[in-house]
Amino acid sequence: MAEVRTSTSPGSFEVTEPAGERDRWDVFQWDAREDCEVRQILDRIADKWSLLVISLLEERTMRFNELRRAIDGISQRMLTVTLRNLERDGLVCRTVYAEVPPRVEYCLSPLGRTLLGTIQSLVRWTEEHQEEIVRARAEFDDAAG
Amino acid sequence: MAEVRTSTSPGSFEVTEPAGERDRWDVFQWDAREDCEVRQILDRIADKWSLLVISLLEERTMRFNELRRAIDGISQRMLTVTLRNLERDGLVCRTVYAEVPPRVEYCLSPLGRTLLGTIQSLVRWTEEHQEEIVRARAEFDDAAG
DNA sequence: CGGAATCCTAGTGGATACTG
DNA sequence: CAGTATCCACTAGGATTCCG
Repeated sequence: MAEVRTSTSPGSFEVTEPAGERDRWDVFQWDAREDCEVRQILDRIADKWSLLVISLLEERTMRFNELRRAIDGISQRMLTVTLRNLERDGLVCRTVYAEVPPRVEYCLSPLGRTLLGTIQSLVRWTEEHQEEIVRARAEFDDAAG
Repeated sequence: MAEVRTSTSPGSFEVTEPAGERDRWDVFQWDAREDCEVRQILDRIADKWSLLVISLLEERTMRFNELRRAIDGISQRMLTVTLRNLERDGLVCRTVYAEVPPRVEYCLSPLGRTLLGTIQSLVRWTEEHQEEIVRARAEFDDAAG
């Protein structure tokens, strides 16, 4: 086990967690211990393709090619990789039916469901504020020449 | 201007927006028009460094090196790039004080503030569920050999 | 159908050094 | 202090081909 840091957590202003016996890390610290899992996880969840996949799986189970078609522009490789990672992280369940032709279905795990609200609000925010951002960009760009 | 698609949006199951006169796109479609802004924006917001920066700027304005120290492990280059992008997107405000030595402060814009809740819930989720995910990974990995 | 494997390129991002 | 600039390793990710 990595030794317990005496919590000089630089980022969070006195979050005051009882420094003893923590196996949990905040996203602002980084060192080599366990390959910095928290950051990895944040990176995985905050991934464009992951967000879209999870978002789509809200209402129902979907098949591979169904997801592929639903997410316009995703390559087969990236969908494969994304789904695999989400499955590994326990966010998505994969079910293979022993049929010919093969059928594979993906759905959200209970853990995945706990993320759903947040993710959808992120996606919704993006859709709702796109014009503002495009406008801000234009303004910034021509101010800077 | 890109012509308005007649909305064969494949991803969203009948979101039923009044197809006429929309300048807004959903994140599931993709084609060349305007370099696919929505996706770009989603990608920017759902970026590890962006999330951390915005999260930190919740309570107060911060200076460059202050942010640098707060986000353990971020390179100076990435902080520069991230801040620049966030500023360009109108999410963060940059204020330069004409002093020696120079002082530059960053804070959230009103638009940035509308994102804050969502982002923090994402960050919090990550911190809270890290053990579960680490466990899921271990399980997956040794099931697969 | 649902992938896995290979190849290959554009971009990400760290390290380092220099500047106003 | 708050950057910019350069170099460079690494990898993300598209295109293509093959497989059970």
